[in-house]
Amino acid sequence: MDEDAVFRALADGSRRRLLDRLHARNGQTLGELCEGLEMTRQAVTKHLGILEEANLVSTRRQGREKLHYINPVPINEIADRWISKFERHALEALSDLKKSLEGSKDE
Amino acid sequence: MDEDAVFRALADGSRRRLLDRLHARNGQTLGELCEGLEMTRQAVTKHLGILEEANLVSTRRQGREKLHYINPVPINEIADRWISKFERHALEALSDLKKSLEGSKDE
DNA sequence: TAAATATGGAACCATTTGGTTGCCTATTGC
DNA sequence: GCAATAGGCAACCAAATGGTTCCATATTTA
Repeated sequence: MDEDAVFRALADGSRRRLLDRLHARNGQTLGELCEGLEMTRQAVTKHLGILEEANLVSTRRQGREKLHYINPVPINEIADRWISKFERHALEALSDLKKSLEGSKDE
Repeated sequence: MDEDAVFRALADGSRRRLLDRLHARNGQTLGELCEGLEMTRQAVTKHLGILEEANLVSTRRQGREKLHYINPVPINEIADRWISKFERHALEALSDLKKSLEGSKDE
């Protein structure tokens, strides 16, 4: 997995909203994903391309339509490998911070 | 929490590495965080500023030094509120994808 | 087959981003 | 007090980003 591609793909709110839409209903066409968005179709195409490059979305051509499917694997990998690393010591880090802030009061 | 600020802060590899460094040893000064990086101090300052705006890093001035502390709360919120939404239905979505891919073989 | 529909490609544009350099301020140690 | 150290500020720059418009291609459908 290209961690950097995934993080950068997730950095944009429009792309996260597209993932939300696919999460709500998987297998939508480009046209369906464009509905109600204040963006041209081409802008959406670009966003979907970035999501596809990051492997967050898979596609399948059906006739003249292109169906889009969310791929949760990279998100799970981010959660497992990267975020859990920080979660694991979350309380510890918080308590470190508290201690150091308390310490600063005495100075 | 400003979800967008957090995602955008995490989008850059240099910033994720800075978080890694703070995760390894909390409370480092700007100078320490610069050591061994192929970047000017000012570039690191900017990155830390972005992490601070996203509330991923807290700072504390001690004399002429500035100590940096990782704040795991926003990362946990991302994990809890956003990522878990996708994890929850991860297998389901995967099986949807499989089914649709299998379906396409017959066409 | 011709029109309508669904998508793709590429050029172009403004803004953001990640980085630099140069200089300034504040603290500390001799 | 003065030099060294730690950090801050601002201007500037190239490249990436998010968006547009215009046009082309492929598939349906009347």
